[in-house]
Order: sequence, then C-alpha cells, then structure tokens
Amino acid sequence: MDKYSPQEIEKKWQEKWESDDAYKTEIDESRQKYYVLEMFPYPSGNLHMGHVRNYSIGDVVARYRMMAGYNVLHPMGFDAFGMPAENAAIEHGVKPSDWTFSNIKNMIRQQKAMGLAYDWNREVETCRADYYRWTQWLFELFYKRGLAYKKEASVNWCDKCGTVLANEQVIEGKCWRCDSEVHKKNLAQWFFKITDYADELLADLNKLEGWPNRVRIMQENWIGRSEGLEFELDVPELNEKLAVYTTRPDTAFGITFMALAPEHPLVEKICKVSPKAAEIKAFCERVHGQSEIERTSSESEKEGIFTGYYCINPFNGHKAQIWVTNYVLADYGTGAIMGVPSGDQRDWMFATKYGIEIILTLQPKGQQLKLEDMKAAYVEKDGELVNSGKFTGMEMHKAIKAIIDEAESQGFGRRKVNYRLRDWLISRQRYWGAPIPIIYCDKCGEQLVPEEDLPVLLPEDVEFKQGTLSPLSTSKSFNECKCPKCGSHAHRETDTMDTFICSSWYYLRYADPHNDKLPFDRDKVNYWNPVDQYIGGIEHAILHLLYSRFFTKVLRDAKMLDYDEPFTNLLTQGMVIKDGKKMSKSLGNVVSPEEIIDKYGADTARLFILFASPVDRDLDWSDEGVQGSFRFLNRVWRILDIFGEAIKNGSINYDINTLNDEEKILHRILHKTIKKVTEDLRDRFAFNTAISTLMELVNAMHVFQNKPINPNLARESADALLKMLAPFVPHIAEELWSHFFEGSVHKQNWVKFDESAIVEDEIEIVLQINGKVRDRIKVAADLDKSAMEKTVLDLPRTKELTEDKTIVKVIAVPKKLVNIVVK
RNA sequence: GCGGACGUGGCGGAAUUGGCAGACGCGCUGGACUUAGGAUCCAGUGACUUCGGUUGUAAGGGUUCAAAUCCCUUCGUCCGCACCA
Repeated sequence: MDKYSPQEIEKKWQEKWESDDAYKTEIDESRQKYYVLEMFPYPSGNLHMGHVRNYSIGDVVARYRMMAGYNVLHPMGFDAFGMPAENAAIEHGVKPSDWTFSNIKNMIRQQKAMGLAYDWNREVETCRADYYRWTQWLFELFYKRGLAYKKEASVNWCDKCGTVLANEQVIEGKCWRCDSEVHKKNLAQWFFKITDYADELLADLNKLEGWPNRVRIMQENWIGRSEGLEFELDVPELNEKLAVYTTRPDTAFGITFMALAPEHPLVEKICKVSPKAAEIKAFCERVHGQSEIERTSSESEKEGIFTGYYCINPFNGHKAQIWVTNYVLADYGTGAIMGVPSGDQRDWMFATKYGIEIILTLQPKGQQLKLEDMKAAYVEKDGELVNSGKFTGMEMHKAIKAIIDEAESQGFGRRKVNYRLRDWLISRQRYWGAPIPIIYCDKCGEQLVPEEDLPVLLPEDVEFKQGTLSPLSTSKSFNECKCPKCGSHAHRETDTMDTFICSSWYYLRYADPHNDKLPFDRDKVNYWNPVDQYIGGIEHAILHLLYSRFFTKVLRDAKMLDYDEPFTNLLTQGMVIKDGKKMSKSLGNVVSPEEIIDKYGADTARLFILFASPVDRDLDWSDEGVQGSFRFLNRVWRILDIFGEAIKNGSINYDINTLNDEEKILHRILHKTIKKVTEDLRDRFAFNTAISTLMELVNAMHVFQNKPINPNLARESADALLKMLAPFVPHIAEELWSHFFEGSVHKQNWVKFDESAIVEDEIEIVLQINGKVRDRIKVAADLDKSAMEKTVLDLPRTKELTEDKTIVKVIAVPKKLVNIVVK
C-alpha cells in the first residue's frame, strides 16, 4: 500500500460521490426521516474556520444518521442578498449579482473540498428570482393576514449602511453589521406584526427542550412580557386624560409626579398653551440630539422639565406634577409613567434632584421605614402597604390584585400585558434584496402586486449611491408602473426586504426546492420538517431564530404546515479562536481553511476541529494539534496496512474462543469502543470523546504491529474502525474500506456492539480506608456486596491497615470499591 | 444593576448517575531505529516526597462512608440584557 496521501484520495472520492450523486435524498415513507441543517452562509467569498466547524459538525451528524438507517435530509444554500454585494458595486463597479454568484461558486468549491454529504440538487440561493419570488409571495401572505403594515415611526437609522434597522439588529446602540452608531429618524416604514405572536413565541419556548437553555432565556428576555395595570389620570386644566402603565399598582398611592417621554403627544398639546412652551421645546430638542446610547443607558443622568400642569391620581385625588423627562421610552407602554419616588430608584433619583415630594407606600412587614432615614427607594417586592387608604396594611402581592380590581370597578383602569418586543421593521433602503411587492396609486392607494405578476424583478439600471433613498428609486424602468386595480399611472415601493426574511423560510424551501407553483408543497414540508437538528452560531440566538419561529407560526395559521416550531433541536457551536482571541483579519490571527486542507487534507482539518473541543465550547486553534490529527490518520493507515493480509483472509463471523488472551483484550476494547462511540454520536454530540475513544482503539491495535493477529479479529476490527471513522473522516475511511471491503463505507449499516463481548470476568476494584485509596485488587465482576466485603476484609493488606483500629462501617459498591471506615 | 454560563496539569480537554481525578491529544524528557530526523516506535510526564507516603479540581466553609460533581459564602473570567416603569 502506498503512503497516506490525502490530496490524491480526497479528490478521487469527491469526484466519485459527485458522479454517483451519492447523497441525493428522496421522500421515503417507509423510513424515519432526519433533517439536519447547518445555518446557510452569507457568500462572502471564502469559508472561514467557523464555517468549517459548523459544517464538520453537521456532516458527522448527517453521515452517522444515514448509517444508522435514517432517511437524511442534509442540504446547503446561500443567504445571498445583503450589503457587501452592494458595497462591491459602489467601490469597484462590479454588479452585485456577478459579485455574489462568483463568491458562491468559490464557496461551493471549498465546501466540496471538505467532503460534505450534501444533496446539492436542493441548493437554494435567496438572491435568485425563483427564490425571492416566493419571499415576495410570503410578504403578500403576511399582508393579506394583516401582519404587514406601513407606518411612520421613529426608527433606527445606520448612516454607514444607509438604511434602517430592526430593533434586534441594534446591538448596544450600534449597527449589528458595521458597528457604527445608530440614531433615530422618523420615516414611513414596513413592519411585520411579530407582536401578535409575542405570547405564543414566549409560551412555546417551553416546548423547545432540545434548545440550549441560554438561547431560550435570551429569547424570553427579549420578548419581555410583563403584567400590570394601565390607567388614566385626569389633567383638568387641559381637559385631557393621561394614560400610564405600571407593574407596581401597589405603589400607586405614592404618585407625586408624572414623567413623559419628549415624544408624548401631550407634550405637543402643552406646548400650544403653556407659557413655558419655548423652554419645554428646547428641552425636547436637546434630548432628541442625544445618541441612542446616551438616551437609553441606565447610567445616564436623569433630567426633566416641569410643564407647570398637574394631573389627579384617581386612587386618592392627590395632585401630581407633570414633567417631561429624558428617561421615559416613547414606544413602550403609553410613553408616560407614574412617578413614585419611594418605590422606584429612578424616580427616587429624579425626585431628589428636583425636590419633588416623596410619599412612602410600602415597607417590610413589621418594620417602620422613615423617609428622612432613607437614602434610596424601597424596591423589594415584599412588604405591607402604608399611606394607601383602604389598602393600608395589605400584603404587597395581594394589594396589586386588589388595586387593579379597584381601578377596573371604578372604570379608570384595566389589567394589561406589555411586551418589550416591538414589531419587526422589515424595509431596507438598499438595492440587493427582495423588492417589496407593493404599488402606490394616487387613486387606489397601496396595492399588492398581483400574484401572477411576481416576481418583482430587480432592475439593472440603478445608481449605487447611499442616501436616505433606496437605489431602486433611481431606476425609471422599475419605479414607473400601472395600478393593478385601476390601470392608471402608479409607482412602486422602492425599498427591499430585510434579508432576515429570506432566511426565515429557507429551511422549508429545501423540502421542495424546485416548486414553481408555491413556495413549497405542504406534504413535502410536513414530511421533512421540522428540522430535527439545527446547528449554528449563538449570534443568531434572537435574530434569525426568533424570526423563523414567528414565520413558522404564521404559516401554520395559514394552513401551510402542521407544526408549531421550526427547529426541534438546536446546537450552538462555539467560536474558533486563536491565541485567546476571535480569529479576525485586524488581529492577523486568521488561519485559512483552504491552506490547511491543501496541506493536510480535509479529513485532518475536520478531525482536529471535532477533537479539540466539545462542540458548544470555544475552540482554540493549534497548529500542533492539527499535526497530531494528521499523525493519527497516518497511524490508522499504517496499522491497516500492517494488518492488510490478515484482514483479507479473515471472516467477520467467527468463534471468539479461538482468540488468545491478548486478542481477547483487543476484542473487548473494540466492542467497548463501538458502544461508547455510538452513544457519544447518538445522544451527546460528544465528538471529542468519541474520537479519543477511537484513538484508544487504534492504540490497542498497534499492540499487534510486530506480531501476528488472528485474521478474523483483524477483519472485524478494520470493519468496525472504518465504519466508525466514516462520519468524521469520510475520505480516508472510504479509501481504506475500498481496499478490503465492497461498496461504499458510507452506505454501510452502523456497527452494533455485542454486550457479551464487553463483559469482563475479572475487574479491578479499589480498597479504601476512610475514603482514601489503599489498594487495588482483582475480583470476579459479578461479586455481590457482601461477598465483596468479605473478600476485602480478608485481605492481608486490609488487616495490616486496620490492625489497631475499630471498623465502624463497611461500604461496598459493586464493580467499583469497598470503603472501610475505621476509628 | 439584572440574568446566565464557567473556573480541573505547561496547553486543549476527560471523568455521562456523588464512587480510582487528569482518559485522549499537544508539548516536554529519556530511549530505540537511523548517515540524518521536524519520520516512526517504546517509556515517562499534576505538585511535594525522607520513596513509607503526603497533597491536589479558583478560595473558604458545609452535607456525606465518599465531592471536580450537591449546598452556602467569596473571588475571578466570559456571555446576554441594560432606564421596558
């Protein structure tokens, strides 16, 4: 046998698998389906190590499940719309489509060089008209169901990207893509009504037992459900009512002021009549001038201006000053809050700064708080009410209910559920996205593009300049059109859709990628979906994963599919880091997958990445570690070369009793390995320990490198070893398999272990005295507790160690140890 | 501030149900083979040690016959949210 040469064999088998269409998938009702999916990439042009890790994990899962008898769907595609393609157009004059397609071509080449078992017949590219046609169709579905609407709102604007962003896409006041600062702008924009599904998105998190808890908690916090009371206060001087929302109705008797967001409508009304109008306006403008971070950081100084007007607390008739402040959010609740300095730390700071009255309404049971001694608000959710009329003395939680009931029976308030989650802003002022299929007619207003006219194609006569308008508005051929209803002159919506919409349904398209009548066939989707195992980075914990869940629920309600959640199990892989830092060009610590594959082969790259760390933890890149993986594959190659003649002469069905003692040990290790590797793959995604067990097996086989081995055992070992290696290192496994066996190793059934082969007659147990290991002895494996005790107590070593002591207690744990407690 | 995760040799990590801490790999040390070795093979490798042992899983305390694992306190690292009333 020649020496191991990955460059030769990997190319050879990749070509063979491709020409055989070896991983083509079709519906087969007789077999259990298994859908494994890695998050599809943005076509930046080159794979990075994070991709390699992601796909290596997915490929192991896919190949293992195939061998375990499942009908496996394992597709790949590209999230191909997005800003970088457009930047290439701006900077280098390349067409976004050309840039994107040539990047895709290169990435597919790299993916194929990894030896991944994808069904390429199902590939999707979201930027192609045969895909975005259906993205537009789904927009129309949402529209028809009342879930897509346009409204003027204060939205997040990123100057650098020249577009608006959804809330989820603003990270600490900065753009998720380019990290530049985001500020607010009033614009008419399209939204998806994700808030209609807030309750279900929250409740169904409980169904996602196969998701990391971390991700569920992040989504729970993002949705941010709260229960409370909404009620109105009269503003007699203006003949107006002011509504507020609170989760702490128990403190309502302590209201001493009202805090309004500068954007609150009442502020405008006050400015029309107030002598202080100029001052108030100036304050509002100053707050508007603050950045998103300054305005929303809890660190920021709380500021405000008294309007000179008052409202009346309906619970006790107390007058409360109306203030405009910088710390109330305009778009949460009613944009106004009740100020209770004694029960809320922010209100406390505000009131003490401006000398506003403080009334105590809650104190710990059996304790008397004194305002003059207090240096902060009493914010514990525990205690008894004071100064609260007929509710005085009531326990806090009871009081919350009673006070809400009071407001409801008096008719000035009601129970209310609020969410932190906002509607999803989906329009983008960019070119390289799916056009929003809407036509504006002067007579008929906003109209959907008729279904039969879809797709609304992206035009090519556009200028790529960044401003507040989409480049699409520079295309005359695109912009001008006829109204679908009355036929008169009209114009198109020139914004495109957030690319997160494209990625919210791609996993459904894989089930039926060539359908030209519908986005997908209901039966096909119901066969393959939901995704059994989804694999990707934690960075999508909210964004993509929340949006996809929302899409799934809407499509279910539209009777297009039959289940509630898109991804049954989720695996969030860790990052690939080097020298303690994330790989990045600016740090100059990037390792190129292509170089590694050229030098060592894809099998080595895959093996290292899977072995070096548990899948969900960060992985420290190590060049020495890669060499170690390469060394291991050479070791596998060499031992099977040494065993070559024996393997060819052996037979897998044989009598174990013909093995000598050394061979029996290998036989037992072999079956223990099968058990361990099977469990690690099937139940735990513990690829690192599965590989370490395989290394131990190969080490055990090396015992026979210089002495004869029973041919039957050699054949059995080779058969099992190659089958177990196949999911991890598909090329070398296939190559070695072809030397000794028939067909493709990847089409074989997964190995089974023989329970009886694992059983040992004699095992080593530990003798402990007071919990400390004092000796190790061999005993029969099936020895019961009392026999173990007796055996151990009779040992000379035990007698020696317990001679002048009293034995208090003896604990025997079968197959493990005997612990003797002495005094 | 709130929420979550984590802390084990020189390094990556293992210990799945409370039961022999450090599997496997990297690195290192020694040896074999060799003209040569950055190939391969073999052996060793937590620390301390008077070679009997002692000690050891961030620190301290607790539960237990027995704790890396369970409980409490403290420290540290990382992640998420960050005025959501």
